[in-house]
Amino acid sequence: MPAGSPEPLTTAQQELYDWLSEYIGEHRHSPSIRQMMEAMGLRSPAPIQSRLRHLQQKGWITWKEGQARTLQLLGDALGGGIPVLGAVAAGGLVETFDDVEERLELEPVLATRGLFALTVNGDSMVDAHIADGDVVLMEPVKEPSRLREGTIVSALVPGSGTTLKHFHRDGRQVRLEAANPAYEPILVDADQVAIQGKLVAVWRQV
Amino acid sequence: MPAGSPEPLTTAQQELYDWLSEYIGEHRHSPSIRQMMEAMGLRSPAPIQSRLRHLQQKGWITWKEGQARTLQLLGDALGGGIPVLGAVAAGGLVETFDDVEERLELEPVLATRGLFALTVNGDSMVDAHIADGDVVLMEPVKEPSRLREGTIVSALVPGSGTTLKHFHRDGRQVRLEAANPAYEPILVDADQVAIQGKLVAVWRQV
DNA sequence: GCCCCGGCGGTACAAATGTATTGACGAACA
DNA sequence: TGTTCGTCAATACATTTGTACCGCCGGGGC
Repeated sequence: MPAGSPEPLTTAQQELYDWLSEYIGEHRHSPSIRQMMEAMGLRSPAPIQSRLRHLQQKGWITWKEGQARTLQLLGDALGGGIPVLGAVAAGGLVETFDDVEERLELEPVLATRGLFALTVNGDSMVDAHIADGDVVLMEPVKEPSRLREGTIVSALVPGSGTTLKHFHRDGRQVRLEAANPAYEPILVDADQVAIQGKLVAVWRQV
Repeated sequence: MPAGSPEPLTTAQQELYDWLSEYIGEHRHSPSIRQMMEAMGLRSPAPIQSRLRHLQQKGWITWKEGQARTLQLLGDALGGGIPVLGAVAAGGLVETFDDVEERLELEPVLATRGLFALTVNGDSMVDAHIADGDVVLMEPVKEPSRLREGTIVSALVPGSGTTLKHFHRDGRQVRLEAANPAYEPILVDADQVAIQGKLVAVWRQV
């Protein structure tokens, strides 16, 4: 249940909220009131209206009046990103922790067309804080000529397979550098490497 | 600019798609056809219908017939996870890269109730590959007594604020250790600390 | 007992909304 | 030149859908 929602719910309200959460999570859009009605086993929209009104008053949901299927859940990852509650600091000090300062939006990244992921094996990128077992989200690169210096890319080098490296230009050649001094840079002709994608995000699930 | 979408779009179609992408990103639900109409500066719904039909045929969007505001953009990530195409390896070697081996599902994590996020400041967790600026996804902890040794938690320590540390028990005390030898462990009575959440995932967007 | 609130059923209605149809215009192309 | 295709206008229509209103019921607190 959403943090920062002190208002308790009745069982009927909770039931509806749970179902909404599940439905939206699965379909990625709000159901209509009559759909909720059926799901709750009711025969009239009035009870749903009532529950929705209460859920809204208590700060659990919101919607745009008069517009169909615009209901949104408040307070958790679904329907609005993840609330970023503050910052945990270095030595130990921190900023406040009370209100929601912003929301982490994963959607825009996840909606990238052609997005793919790679599992990282080994420690060639540890200095870039990419560890063994991490999953890197990559966006396909169509025009390697437009890549910025230092971008982390996955590249297919003949004879070496696919690697995750920093991308650099070196005249007519391409230099691929690991983020770990233990590994030597790779130098190859630009037309010998296939840049498959560039790093968009790192995901590490524990 | 999605890759893996051979079907090119006309400028009008592209315009609509871009606007849809922006609108949905901002409002988190699809607009109605008439809203699209206005946004495109048109005076009739027909052109929109036409564009939508084409966008659908070309595999860019989808919606539920007859249902309002159920349009969705088709990104690989949405609806089915992100394809994990392989593994990029340490020294440079890699495994195959052809078929989709599995799919990365973020949804289950994002659906965690009460999930919240914290921005990481500083380098106290660098040895755990959590860098300055990373966002950590935390799951609220209700029963600290069930925490496993070594779990990374955010804890509120009186006088020190909130920190991100490894959790350890030390008799009746709790030991919070940074993943950086430069920082000293914190030792406090169990009832002096409030464990706010445990680390579920790390997100770093570039 | 009385009152209030939350829940339910039933009904009604206007607005929002998806969809179909017809006709016209211009660009691309054979 | 004629055909095709994407685009736009205008209109019409059936549903979908949010919302309002009325009455009834049961539990909890006074």
